[in-house]
Amino acid sequence: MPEGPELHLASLFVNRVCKGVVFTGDVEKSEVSKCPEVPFACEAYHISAKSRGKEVMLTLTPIKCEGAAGRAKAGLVQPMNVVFRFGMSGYFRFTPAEELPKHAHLRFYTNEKPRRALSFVDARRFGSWQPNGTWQPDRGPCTMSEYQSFRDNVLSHLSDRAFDKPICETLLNQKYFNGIGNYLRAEILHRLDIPPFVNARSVLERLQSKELSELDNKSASEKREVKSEGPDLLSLCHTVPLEVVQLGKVYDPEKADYSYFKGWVQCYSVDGMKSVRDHNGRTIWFKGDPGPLAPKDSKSPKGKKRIKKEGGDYTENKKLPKKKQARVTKKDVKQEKRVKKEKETQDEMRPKRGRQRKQEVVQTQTGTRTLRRRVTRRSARDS
DNA sequence: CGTCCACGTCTAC
DNA sequence: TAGACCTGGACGG
Repeated sequence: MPEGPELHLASLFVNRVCKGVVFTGDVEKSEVSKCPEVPFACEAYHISAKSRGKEVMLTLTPIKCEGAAGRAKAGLVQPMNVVFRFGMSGYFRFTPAEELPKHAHLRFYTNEKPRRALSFVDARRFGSWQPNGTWQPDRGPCTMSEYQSFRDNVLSHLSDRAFDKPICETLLNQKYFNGIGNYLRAEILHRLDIPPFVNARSVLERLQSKELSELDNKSASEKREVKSEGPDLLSLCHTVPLEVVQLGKVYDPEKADYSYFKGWVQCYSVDGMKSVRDHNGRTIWFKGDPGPLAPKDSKSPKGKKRIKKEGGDYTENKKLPKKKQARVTKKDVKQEKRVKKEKETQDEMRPKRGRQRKQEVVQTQTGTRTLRRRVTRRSARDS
């Protein structure tokens, strides 16, 4: 579900299904949710929504009924904004109240005869909401709906250390790229053939000079020339998410049909593309050269082996004492297993991690595509 | 059955 | 810069 386009589609969905619908009573929170109660109770109210980057704001608006009594009642209740972040699995659904979806953690009920409910559904509960909420202050302008200020915000802060990193990691920084997530960063970089692990500033500085030249050149023809240079990294942060919004004309979580997405995606999780973990442990998908800032260790068993061969056990010794014997954390367990797997497979050729490698072997042997989990171009053509 | 992986933040050594 | 926070689907044994 949830990168900028999904959040925006969610706001369109809410506005579509809630148009003209009257809600009533308490806003209900699931027992298990740790998010705050929403202290809004109103006999009659409307719900509308808007999105900004990776947030959705619902506005609960009391309805002014006819007559002095009704007006007075509505006047007692102020409109309330509730700001949602979707985590990894959040979305909205609108169902009969008797058929709440599993993991419906916040519910708004209609005043209809068989009641219906607008639910915020979130299986993993990484999502959150904030009653009387505002857009999170540290998040930058939306790449989709506030393109010019998004662009200005990036280009006027290139000295920020946020741009010291590989471009693929900076693209996940919501202070500058509000709405970009893991699949969008891969798709955007792929469109321009930008290696994911090149320094962000070096990529973006080129756009700044272009921007300046655009200011200097006052003639329309010269501006047109600049524009005819085609899309750049920042303009794609605008247009690529909008492509996804266009795809999702009918946002219907019932269907759970993502064939449209499979047909659209060119790089993320696509068969034949490469992937590595970035410095934050997130998988970046790309084609060709990873770029100079790619993590050298721990990703590629081959790389690790080479270091060992060339540098003796220097790097090994450097790493081992880092391990703490006292506490065994989740991460330790994971790391142990990863290392074990790397040892098992370190003589193989492919620089990918165990599971993926095995998957690919199966694929080449059988000549069939990976099922469901990974997106393939072939499946796109099939469907 | 167990392991790995997932469209994202948060906050605490 | 790790963990922590969670559930569930795919895959492997």
